[in-house]
Amino acid sequence: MSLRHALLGLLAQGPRSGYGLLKHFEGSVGYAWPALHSQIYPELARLREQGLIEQVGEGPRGAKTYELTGRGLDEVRRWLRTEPDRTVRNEAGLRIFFLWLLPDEEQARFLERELDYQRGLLSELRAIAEDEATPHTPKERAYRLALEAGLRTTHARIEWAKWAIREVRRRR
Amino acid sequence: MSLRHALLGLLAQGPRSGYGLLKHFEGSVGYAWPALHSQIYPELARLREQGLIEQVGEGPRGAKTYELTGRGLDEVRRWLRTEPDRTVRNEAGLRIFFLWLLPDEEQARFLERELDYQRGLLSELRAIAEDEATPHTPKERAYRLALEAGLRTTHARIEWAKWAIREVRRRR
DNA sequence: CGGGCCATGTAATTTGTTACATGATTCC
DNA sequence: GGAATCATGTAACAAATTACATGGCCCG
Repeated sequence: MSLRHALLGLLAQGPRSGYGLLKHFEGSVGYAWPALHSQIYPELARLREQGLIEQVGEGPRGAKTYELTGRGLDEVRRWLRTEPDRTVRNEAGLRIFFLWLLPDEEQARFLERELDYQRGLLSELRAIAEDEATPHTPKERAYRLALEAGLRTTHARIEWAKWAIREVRRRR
Repeated sequence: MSLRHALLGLLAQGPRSGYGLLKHFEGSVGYAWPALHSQIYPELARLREQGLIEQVGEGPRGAKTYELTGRGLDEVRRWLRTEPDRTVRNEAGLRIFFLWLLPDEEQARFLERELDYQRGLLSELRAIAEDEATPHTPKERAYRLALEAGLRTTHARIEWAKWAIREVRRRR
């Protein structure tokens, strides 16, 4: 049910097309909850049937602009007050448990790829942080909180990877 | 394909029953990749059909003990050398983007629940860390690396939550 | 006028969750 | 004897990915 609420939450900022929402999944919210167009479009159709969003216009190329309804806004708020699902899935993290099945040199290379990836991610996040000025509205502040969460956990993973590489190279 | 390889990876440590594997998903590897018995048992049956594992015995209450085959070990190693899927899904993280839809006081309470949760998780991880002595074998070292990753990212999330609460309470 | 991106959809498949279902052993 | 936990499975449903499919607009 997260995709559904993510769409409603994004529409709470103002009317948008399905494609516009898709772009938000590639940028901001996609870091926490990725989604593809093949999942977004059918979900929007369902939300519309259920009266949580409404089509308020049509742009070029058949673009449909959706707007949140009152019931839609109530529904996001209700969701925000429920207990989050804390499930985490991290494939790279899973692989660490089995690293011992590879020779030391390959373990170190695995960890270096991890380090590279996280450094790249940190650059991306920093670029976003530079774009966004100091928050003035509640919405901007919330986005700043989300961004800061990404910056800090990515930083922690970078420091971990550096430590892990030393740990693996130490005894060879 | 991650569940499949997680099962193979766990069986690389030695023979185990489906139930024994399930317990590993509730503890250690489950922090990175959770799985329930309803997914594990059918997957074990498939791995057996494909000759990646073999049933080597039967314990009390119809418990089936499985062992990794040579082909099974090759398959985990092959998988470990492929690029990990970096997809992350974090429902609590997603909600941060939409926090502005709640009044400040509720935002702060949301963040405090997040802080409590992460503190609880840190305690669990620390308890595991105390149980496990300094690593001597490659397997123990890999587990230590995985645990350290959990400890560091959880710590980062705790510090983030404390900062975020101050941030939200500051301007009220 | 061609390439890239805007824009929307559906279908097939895989993966994961929830619910249903059963029975044995062990410990108190 | 009863509760907790061991132990295995299937079925129904929901969510997510991959693949199939189509066409419009804009810029150079």
